[in-house]
Amino acid sequence: MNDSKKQIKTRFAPSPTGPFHVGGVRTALFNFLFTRNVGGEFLLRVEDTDTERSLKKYEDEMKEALEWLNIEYDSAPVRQSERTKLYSDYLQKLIDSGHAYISKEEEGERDEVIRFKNSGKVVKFQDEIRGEIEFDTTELGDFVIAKSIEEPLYHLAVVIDDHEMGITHVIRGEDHISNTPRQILIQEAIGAERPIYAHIPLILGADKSKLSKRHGATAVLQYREEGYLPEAFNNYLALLGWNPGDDREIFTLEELISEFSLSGVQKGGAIFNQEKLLWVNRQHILNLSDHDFFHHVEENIPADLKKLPNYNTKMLKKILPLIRERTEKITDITKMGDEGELEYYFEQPGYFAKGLLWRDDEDLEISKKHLKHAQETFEEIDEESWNRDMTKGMIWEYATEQGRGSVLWPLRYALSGMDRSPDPFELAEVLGKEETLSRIDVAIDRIEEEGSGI
RNA sequence: GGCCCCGUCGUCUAGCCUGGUCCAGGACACUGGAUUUUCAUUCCAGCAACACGGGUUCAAAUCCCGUCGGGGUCACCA
Repeated sequence: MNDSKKQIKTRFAPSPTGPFHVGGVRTALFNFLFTRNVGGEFLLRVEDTDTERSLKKYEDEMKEALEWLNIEYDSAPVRQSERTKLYSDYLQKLIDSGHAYISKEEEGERDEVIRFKNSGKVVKFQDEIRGEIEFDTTELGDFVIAKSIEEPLYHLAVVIDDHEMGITHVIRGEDHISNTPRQILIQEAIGAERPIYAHIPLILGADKSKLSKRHGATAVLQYREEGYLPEAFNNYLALLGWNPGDDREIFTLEELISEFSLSGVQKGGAIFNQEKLLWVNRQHILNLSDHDFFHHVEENIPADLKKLPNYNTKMLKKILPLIRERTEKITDITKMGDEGELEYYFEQPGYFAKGLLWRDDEDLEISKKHLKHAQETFEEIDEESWNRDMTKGMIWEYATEQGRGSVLWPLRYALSGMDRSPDPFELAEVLGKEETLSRIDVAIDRIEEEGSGI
């Protein structure tokens, strides 16, 4: 009788019968956050009593996903398929004590199963999230708890394991509410203590029904492939059904742990919103240290880019902020590279002269004139004071007079060779004075070679 | 259909327990505008909800009842 000192223990108990999906991790995450917050022990239990459908592949995938997300469990996973002896001992006791019996069946796969002797009472339990819930168990009848003495079924195994493992808090999806009375009945029959229950709301698809395979990209590891950061994914998932009670939305895992509480958990289901996840991901990308972001960039830029003769990490570091500004998912970095938005930092871009023409101008002679002006102006800047503010300051007045688009577009295009890119002053800064002037030169030459007429 | 859970902007939510400060706050998305041309940022503004009906009360998003709606679950799956 030392309940006050009793160690809090929770468990995440998935069944490896399919790809590990979003609903599953969210349950794992809530268990994990709750447990770390109160300083308890978080256990993993693999519910693989259904030998037909359970696959090791799915179990491994699930563990890999938890590892990716830094959801750590405290000891080696318990696998139900390895504890049949335990279950049959309990089963035998249940039969001996008259709480269960071998039942002759007329329908179904076999002619004998083991049923629980249900007294049909009203079961009441307190749910941490929903308050008191009451069920009349009469309608459940004598439900089946094992296919045979060697083959326990879900409800039996759950109750025995939670008891044996010393689980104090059962935090699981709302879809288990109606399983609870059955499990309480078994608990009472084996003399197990009743854990505290907390049924968390479901994650819903766009059609408001329980998220499942048919809703598309629900496999957790797919989000890793798509370029989401684990901390962002956890953050978004935590916000689906939980909130800190104020307006904060961006949290590290550590912050989630210290803020989490079951009292902040929502009752109603929540629709999974890909767009908000993307936004959360971007916020986390913005919060990455330069060192970490650089690491991601280096890992994700296309190999072709690294093969460029002038490729160097010094330049890569310089353009880090420009890349980060355009990154929502880590995979965007690869995409940028593939779409030629990175190459021009490392080599003179190739393009046709007509690209240098501002949309409102009629003639490339105008572009040429502005480029020459820029060239002459920039020439006067010292290497040491070459930066975006300087180049911009030197040409701004001229650009305003002549038409900013007319002056700035050809300049930017000369430096990037692309319809879209950072502004010319950013580009000039990272490219340096020498390269900038050289590219302007090339642009002027190109106009002369191709002729100014369009 | 039985049983159970839930019901605030399109979505995630604050507020509800301890009625008045809420003609309901924040965020995503969307629309419009601004900043230094293009892309991307950033900033500002706008749009938009208490499911409905009764009741209690001086006063209800908040308490009570009912209706409707949505979801979950009803396996020798978990």
